Amino acid sequence: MKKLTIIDIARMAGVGKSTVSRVINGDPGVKRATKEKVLKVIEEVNFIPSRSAQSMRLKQNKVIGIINTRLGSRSENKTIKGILEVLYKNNYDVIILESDFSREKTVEHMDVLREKNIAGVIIFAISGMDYAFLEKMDIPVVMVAKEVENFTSIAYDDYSAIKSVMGYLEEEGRSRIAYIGVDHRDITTGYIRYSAYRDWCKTNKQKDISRFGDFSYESGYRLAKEIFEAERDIEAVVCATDNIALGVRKFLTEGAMENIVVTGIGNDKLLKFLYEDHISINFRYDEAGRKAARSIVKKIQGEEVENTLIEGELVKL
Amino acid sequence: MKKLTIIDIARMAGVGKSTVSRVINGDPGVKRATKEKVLKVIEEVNFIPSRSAQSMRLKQNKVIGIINTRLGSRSENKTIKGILEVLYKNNYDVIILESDFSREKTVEHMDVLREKNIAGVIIFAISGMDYAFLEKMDIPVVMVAKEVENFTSIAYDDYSAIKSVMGYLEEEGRSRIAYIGVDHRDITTGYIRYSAYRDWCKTNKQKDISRFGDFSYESGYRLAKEIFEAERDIEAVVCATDNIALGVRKFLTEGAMENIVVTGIGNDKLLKFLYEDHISINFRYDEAGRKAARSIVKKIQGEEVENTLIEGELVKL
DNA sequence: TTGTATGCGTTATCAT
DNA sequence: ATGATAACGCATACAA
Repeated sequence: MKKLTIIDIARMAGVGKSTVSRVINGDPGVKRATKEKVLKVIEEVNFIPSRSAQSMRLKQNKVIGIINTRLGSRSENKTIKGILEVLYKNNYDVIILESDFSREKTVEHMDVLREKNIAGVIIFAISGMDYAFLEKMDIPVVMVAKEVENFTSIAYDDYSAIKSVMGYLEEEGRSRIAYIGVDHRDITTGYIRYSAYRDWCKTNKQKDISRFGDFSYESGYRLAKEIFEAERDIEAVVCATDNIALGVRKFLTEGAMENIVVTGIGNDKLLKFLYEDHISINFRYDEAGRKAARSIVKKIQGEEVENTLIEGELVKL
Repeated sequence: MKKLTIIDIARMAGVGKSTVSRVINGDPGVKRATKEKVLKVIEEVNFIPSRSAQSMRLKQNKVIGIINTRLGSRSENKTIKGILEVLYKNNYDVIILESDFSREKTVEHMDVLREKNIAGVIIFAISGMDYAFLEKMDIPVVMVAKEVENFTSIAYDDYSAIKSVMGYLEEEGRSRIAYIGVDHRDITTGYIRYSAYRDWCKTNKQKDISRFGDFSYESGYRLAKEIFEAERDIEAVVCATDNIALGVRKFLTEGAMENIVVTGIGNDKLLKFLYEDHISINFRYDEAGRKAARSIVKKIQGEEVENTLIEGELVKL
């Protein structure tokens, strides 16, 4: 079965090939009747226009680049899943690149992508990264996980998330609460999440017991150890992420320290399995991914797109 | 800076555009001197031929489809990482599709891929799946994780893996050993891994204490519970995967059942972190991915490719 | 060994 | 409202 072209369709529908092209691209200047005639043939033979011919003609590829930080991050994975779902549905291809939190790699990836004449990029924003270089390339960009000035973004309401966690702990009667997060150079996961904790401490006149490291569970473990060696009677540990919380949990389990509430962010299924009493914030990463994908598609089509702030939901069992 | 074409290169190098094309495609019929001249210009201006024009001309896309079972499987993620590394280096784009262990979805995905005129497919083989339908489509296929008749495959030596685990346990003086695996309809992870256990039991005249479920940690947990309710004095639990082992571990930890060795397969970093004494088999998934990618590239180029059997390495701390 | 001419399937421009 | 035609950038059959 040979691949059909618009010429075949044109013949079969008894029209010129430009008309077929017009129908395919939704050109309004086609008479109702002809349009339906053509559409019918297209439907019947299940015709799909050649992407490479389109790309060549339009000098634009129906491909979207995704620069995420690390393949294997469970939260990013969920987001990517959402992105793919929408993008594939809109007939876009996807190139997934790992930045590994490095600015250099990000720049490199962007060069590769630009050379490929891709239609747009979704970037999982990195801490303390200067994205100014992106403004020069006139290709649509959507940022995920962080608001970046001058860019459309899908961001999480980090402050409210930690705030609601603190509120919950307060209700539960916990007041000596420690915080384990990441370096402040990471504005959102680092600085903002911590700020909410710090503000709560100030308001409630509680001691700020905090430590900062990286995103790994090893870091969570190490910092938990530091804290529990330095402080006594801690009633809860608030973590910037579920992954960090995992490390904290391990430390607490080893020391048989029970009755200490641990909270995280991300609603990681694994944590919930290992520790049923784990408290987390569900940011609906998959939905965020779908949103990001829809945004980039709109931007490519020239529509204005508003920033999105995703509210988290407390998951307490 | 406008996009260059082979015509520009031809002008700059003082040759015809077909010569440039020949140089790009490594046509042997080009005089050494001209070839170098052209290459120099290409290098200087950093010329990259238009992929869409090539695809259109060749009626073949430099795109490879990956049908994996589930985004988010830690082991498959590592494999995909390896695949991407090699494929991107060879200038292929990639379409990642999830089969979710469903035959229907796989067939669907294959249709989508075929319509896209992709160059080849890497499939993460599924238990009990009939891949006969693939033979009709004359597009190169590489199977990962399972030997499938008539297809090039990158498979893991499952039997030897479990065998070496059993050998290790024997050395450690454990003889009452339980096994938790997956349904036998999954030939490799299910049947073969179990066979190695069963054979060991026969040889060593030990009781076969086994249960079978799915790939989830929940399943591991549930089956561990079943076993420990039914049997006494178990000294070790051999699991078909690290993920299953995770569930088993949780059960054992809850029951404060110490001094029971738990083994898995996959060398999951997370398990090693949570339980330092975890024993696992490292199949080098990333390397397997790289191998799969290299194989599909070779197949596309018309080379013969041999099946690969990946040997696991016991990781005992 | 190299250059010229043609066609791949599409969209955009220009007629009609 | 629609059809004919010219690009788009490349690979290749053919000519030189």
